[in-house]
Amino acid sequence: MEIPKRFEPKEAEEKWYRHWMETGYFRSVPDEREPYTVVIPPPNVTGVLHMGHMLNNTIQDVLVRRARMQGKNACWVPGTDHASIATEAKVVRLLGEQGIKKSAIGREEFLKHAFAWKEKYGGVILEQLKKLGASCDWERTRFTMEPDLSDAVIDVFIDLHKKGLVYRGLRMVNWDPVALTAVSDEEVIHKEVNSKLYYLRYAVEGALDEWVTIATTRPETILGDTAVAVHPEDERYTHLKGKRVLVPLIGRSIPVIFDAYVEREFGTGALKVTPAHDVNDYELGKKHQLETIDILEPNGTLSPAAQLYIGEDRFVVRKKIAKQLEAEGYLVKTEDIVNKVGTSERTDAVIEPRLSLQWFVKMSELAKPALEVVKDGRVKLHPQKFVNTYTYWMENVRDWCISRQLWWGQRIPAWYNDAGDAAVCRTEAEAIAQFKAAGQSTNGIHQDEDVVDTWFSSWLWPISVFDGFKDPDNADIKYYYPTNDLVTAPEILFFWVARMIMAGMEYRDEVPFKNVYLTGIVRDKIGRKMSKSLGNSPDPLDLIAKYGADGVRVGMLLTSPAGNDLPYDDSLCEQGRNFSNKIWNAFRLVKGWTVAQQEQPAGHAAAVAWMRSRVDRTTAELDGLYDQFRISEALMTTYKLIWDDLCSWYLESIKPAYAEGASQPIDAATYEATIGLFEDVLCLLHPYMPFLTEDLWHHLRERKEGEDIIVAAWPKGGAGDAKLEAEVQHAFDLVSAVRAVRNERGLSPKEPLQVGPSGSTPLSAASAALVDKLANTGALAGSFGSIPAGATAVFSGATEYAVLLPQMDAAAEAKKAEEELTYLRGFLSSVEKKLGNERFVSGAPPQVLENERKKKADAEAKIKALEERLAVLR
RNA sequence: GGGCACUUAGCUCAGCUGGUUCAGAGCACCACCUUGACAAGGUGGGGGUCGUUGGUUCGAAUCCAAUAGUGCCCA
Repeated sequence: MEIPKRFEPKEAEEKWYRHWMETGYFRSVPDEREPYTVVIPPPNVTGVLHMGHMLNNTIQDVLVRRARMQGKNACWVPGTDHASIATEAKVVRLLGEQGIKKSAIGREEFLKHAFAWKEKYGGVILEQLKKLGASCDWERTRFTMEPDLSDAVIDVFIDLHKKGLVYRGLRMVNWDPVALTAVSDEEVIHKEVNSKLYYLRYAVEGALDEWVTIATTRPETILGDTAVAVHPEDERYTHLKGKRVLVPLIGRSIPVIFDAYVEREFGTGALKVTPAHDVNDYELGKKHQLETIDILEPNGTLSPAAQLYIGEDRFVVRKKIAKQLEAEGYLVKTEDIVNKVGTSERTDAVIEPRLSLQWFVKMSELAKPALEVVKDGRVKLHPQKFVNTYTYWMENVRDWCISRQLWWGQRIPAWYNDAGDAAVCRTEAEAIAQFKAAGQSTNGIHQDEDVVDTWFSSWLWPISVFDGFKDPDNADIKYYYPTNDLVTAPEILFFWVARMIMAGMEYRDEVPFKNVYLTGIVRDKIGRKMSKSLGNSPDPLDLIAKYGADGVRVGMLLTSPAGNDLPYDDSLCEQGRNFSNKIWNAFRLVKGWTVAQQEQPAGHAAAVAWMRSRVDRTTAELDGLYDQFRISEALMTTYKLIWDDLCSWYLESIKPAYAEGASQPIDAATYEATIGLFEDVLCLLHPYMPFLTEDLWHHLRERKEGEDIIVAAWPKGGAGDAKLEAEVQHAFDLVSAVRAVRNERGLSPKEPLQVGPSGSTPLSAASAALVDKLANTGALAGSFGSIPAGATAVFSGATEYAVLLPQMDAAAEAKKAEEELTYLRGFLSSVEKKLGNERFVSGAPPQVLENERKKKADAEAKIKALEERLAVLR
């Protein structure tokens, strides 16, 4: 035999992936079969494969491969998204290294660079997925910035605008005064800094020497104040109802407003309100209809609206104004404090909250059906616990700001004239027509400089990958939509999943998928998220090289039930690799047998029937687990079926004896059955370990073209044969008991022991043969009638067996028997107590009662046997 | 500050509507075994009063309440 001792994954991976691709097994086109569709959560086009992708895509591949084996038309659509912020940042950095500035080359030139960059690096992550074994239909690869998908984005924008669901409004953004752009919340780094809290007093209008003192860390912003707010139940300030106060230095009269938002304990309990420069103040301002005075220019200097210090930087002004306030008697005191200040990830500039005009999607109407379908189960979340979070979010949904001050992305289809009117349409010509029709100016027409949020493309993904916007009745979308399952991370349940449901309901009047499987986050051993900056993330490709793709796939899934984080450790992959090796060696064993036309021994027939029953029943169990998306448990069930049932029990039961330097032949019936059983378990395993199983599938038998495991039929589950399983299990339990006797007494497995029942019930011939083989018991005696001297007693179930020992320590035996007896008597008394309880007997269901009686009878029988035994031993 | 989860063996988890799956699984651990598929292995074994305290019940890991701790979301 030239089969290597260990499975070598590398060759098999290359060989079979190529074979699958060449044969076109991943390709899907609509036909008469039931479709099974999954769209990939498009990874960032600039990204490289990380552990999160590994987990996520392994799960998808498991689902897709199983569906394919079930005879469904499985279609897994791959692709990438353009990740506007991340990609633009990368391209800007790359150009910067060449001394090129984005602003210097202009939009069109910049986009050329960006697309060139995407062409060069954009395919990396998809190539990496192939190494993992992902069975995507690669011919369907899509990209959110490709023309068709971009058209869909623009069409949807225009359509929603027509419906009144897209509007332009003011919004507080994180403004970077150095980069002159808004940045997203994720790009703001909050740093702790030492700063001062200034206590400033505002004169009450119309009163003599009456003041209200507020505390602020940003004294320059008083120039934009439009109110002072206090808590309505704060007794210190109730007398100010209806009063106004004067802003120091500029003397503007502003109202005192009362709002429970104010924290009475902070500072003085009185709060200055600057709606233009603070998010919370902005909300307060809206609520109380306050004026909004924007005192800052985009570059961070003060604007004419500030009245003072115009043109000077805000930090310079802060120092100057503090001095002036002190000089003029408005500064009560200062305090040193530590507070958090937002800074730009890219320029390190202090972020200024700033109001600006942005495009929004109105969410309330879109959210309603999207909430409904999750509540009524048309879309199921796995695990279900996320329904709560989802519901909460959808019931408190806020409008979605989709403007991004970037170039990489779909440019907002809005044109403005010199009067600031807006026209939303595809082209400038249409805009001119619209302005004319509305009697508006057509001078100075220019398109919005911003692009839409990347999520505004990805929320259309399940529809746009099938060209459902361009051609709403095409064969693909009709066949594949709604898709079946979506696998993604809970972090983007709202950003992405909820919005896809909204888009699906709005544009197809149908959910985009029926199930959402939410994975956990891959963490390191000490619970930290894996990240590049921490350097705690292994390179997935290194892992694949080290443990094999199959090993890594199994490792990723072993301890990751849906929704639970995965504390990753290399030992998981090691376990996966060990498992592939175990199967490989089981195969080596079977392959090494010689077959002879001889009668099938009774023990073999029983073992075959037992294993058949185990496979059938486990298959049914697995189907149930898959239906519930309990992927991790399904894997563990498969693992145990193979390692325990197949390898440890079944193969050991039928393994031919070794004699005179050679293995004895095995009977043809057992051999054939074994190959069949092996094939079935390989099928069950294939979704997790595609390469190993395909390889073994072809080693196991000669296959014709097209006979590949990837398209083999998923085994049919069955109820199994409970009676037979119980009988064989009884024999196996006896085997374990005899082995334990050997272990305890240090007896070699090579030394035969004589074993037999002490009572009158003999083992069946088949069971006796199995026990004999697995426990090396020599010929099983029919029955001893009782436990002979020189023997010890073991139980399988409630049946007692005698094991004849070569040497016997009667005292030790007696001690053991006594311990057992003490335990059993305690057990019996607890059962009797239960049965003696009138309320239990009348209240418990008959089955429970019956069971308790059986426990009692069994215990009594065992006690009787032990007592007799003790009498002999003494 | 508001909301939602979670707490079971050293680690990661299962345990559905209270009683035969009721205290489980995998890994780790311990002992023995260089046995002819596999030491990346085999056989056997130890280990948890199910966070705590009350309550409901004939009976609670399971239902209820309080409490402590952990995590997530929103502000």
